[in-house]
Amino acid sequence: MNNDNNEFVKEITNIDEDFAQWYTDIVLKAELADYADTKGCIAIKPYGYAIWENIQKYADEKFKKTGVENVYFPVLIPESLLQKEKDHVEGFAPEVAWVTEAGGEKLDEKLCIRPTSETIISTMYSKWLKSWRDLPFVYNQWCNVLRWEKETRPFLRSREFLWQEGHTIHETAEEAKTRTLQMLDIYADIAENLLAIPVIKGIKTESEKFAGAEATYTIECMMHDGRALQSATSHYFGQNFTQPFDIKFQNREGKEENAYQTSWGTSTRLIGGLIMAHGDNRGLKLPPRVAPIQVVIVPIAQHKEGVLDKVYEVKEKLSDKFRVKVDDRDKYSPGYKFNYWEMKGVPLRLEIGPRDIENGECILVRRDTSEKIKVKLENIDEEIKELLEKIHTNMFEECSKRMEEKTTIALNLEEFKYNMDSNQGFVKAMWCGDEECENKIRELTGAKSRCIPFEKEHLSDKCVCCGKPAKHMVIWGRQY
RNA sequence: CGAGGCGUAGCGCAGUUGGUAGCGCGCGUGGUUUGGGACCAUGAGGUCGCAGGUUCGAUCCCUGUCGCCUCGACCA
Repeated sequence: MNNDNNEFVKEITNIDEDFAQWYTDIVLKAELADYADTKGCIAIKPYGYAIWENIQKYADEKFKKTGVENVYFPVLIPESLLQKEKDHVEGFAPEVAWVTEAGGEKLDEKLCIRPTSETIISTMYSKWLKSWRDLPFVYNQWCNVLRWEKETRPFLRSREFLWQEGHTIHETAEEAKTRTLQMLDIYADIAENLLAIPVIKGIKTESEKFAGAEATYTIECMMHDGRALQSATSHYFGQNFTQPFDIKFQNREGKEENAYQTSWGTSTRLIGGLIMAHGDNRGLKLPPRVAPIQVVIVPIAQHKEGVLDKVYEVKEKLSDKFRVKVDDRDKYSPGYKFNYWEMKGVPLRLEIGPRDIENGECILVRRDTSEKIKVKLENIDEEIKELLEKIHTNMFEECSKRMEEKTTIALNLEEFKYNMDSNQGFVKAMWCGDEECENKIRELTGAKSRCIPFEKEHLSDKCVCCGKPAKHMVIWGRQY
């Protein structure tokens, strides 16, 4: 009836003792992914991929509502294209993989396996763009990219990963900037309303911005252990690529002009974020809107007359409105199944046994609070709908609370270091704008600048590091 | 890239002072069970990481090699 692989074991590492090991345990035991024989790469299993499909579906709909169209560009990029934008090459060169041989012959020009597609897409845009009337191009592709990372972790940093990359060109800088921020808002929407993870929106400092960008905007999330995860980015390029790539159009005055460009992306890293933001010692904990299975029905004494009939009847009734699964495997006891589905993070469990059938009721159990609720069978749709909403809200609030508790203010370096070491979260501090101070802070505390948040705060007049006049309030943190 | 550790069944491990291997979990089959990880019976599964060397004989000793893990260094 199904091909679930039941290799999961009772023990997973305690989340507060060794978070990194806990994370790996969850990935494997919740059957999201497995290590592949290709070093640094993972095989995504059906349950993990189903989460990605839900993210894709939600994001894709939001994108398209703003006029985005999907496209596809080659996975191989000729070396000459990559060289065209200087900062871009320098940024990516160390982690690019090359194809140098094919069809049994050495290639005249080596081909890079895309680490991102700005260059190949820009080249095509320059062919396609003639007039201001053609603009804007608002294209996106769902694809894989390859970056030769040295240290890899499933979903968070693997050599090959799945993502979407949007690439747009516009008639005016203003319009491009608006698009950049519009997409950032969508990412924040995905994180908060689909994944139940609160975000901080902001702009990256000079040293942290994307290779070749004029401005990089980010949404930053906080994980269970207080570390930051950059969950999506949106870049404004100005004309940095449209000049070297010759993306020109005739403007309304009949003059040639370079277009203004953006790109924005998010990846399967979001699945890593989901795991690390919500999980606990019993396993994964999925927010209802993204959960591949929202309600799992566990029959009790399923061999007894009428139990499975009732279970299938209830499933039928619920299937129109929710993603429901019946676990009718006869080789496992109910207790085993409870633990199994908790490991997989299913938000609601529905138990039905002979006793319940007699009374016309069932038991609902919340994954987030473990609360058990007795419900009349005739009311379950309403009840489940309400509970799923409550679970989403509760999970979001728990993350918000953690982020609040683990965010501190520092007015000098001693405070900064102390807060970082003791609290392990975000530190808010004023900054002069000098990269030297960023480096010094990083060396001393291990924290990098996450972003200059849109929500401005004035903590003091002086840079936390050098004491010179401060330009920005920056959120700092250790990162994944 | 530097230091240390580990490679024996799908997973976790034992073992052979050198005579080609065993335990637990998991898996298959039959049956009894079923409200928080059930039990009995019975099976299947291994070129002991790879390549050389020593030896009558190597999973074990020696050399090399590859892979993985931990800690540093580096880092979109």
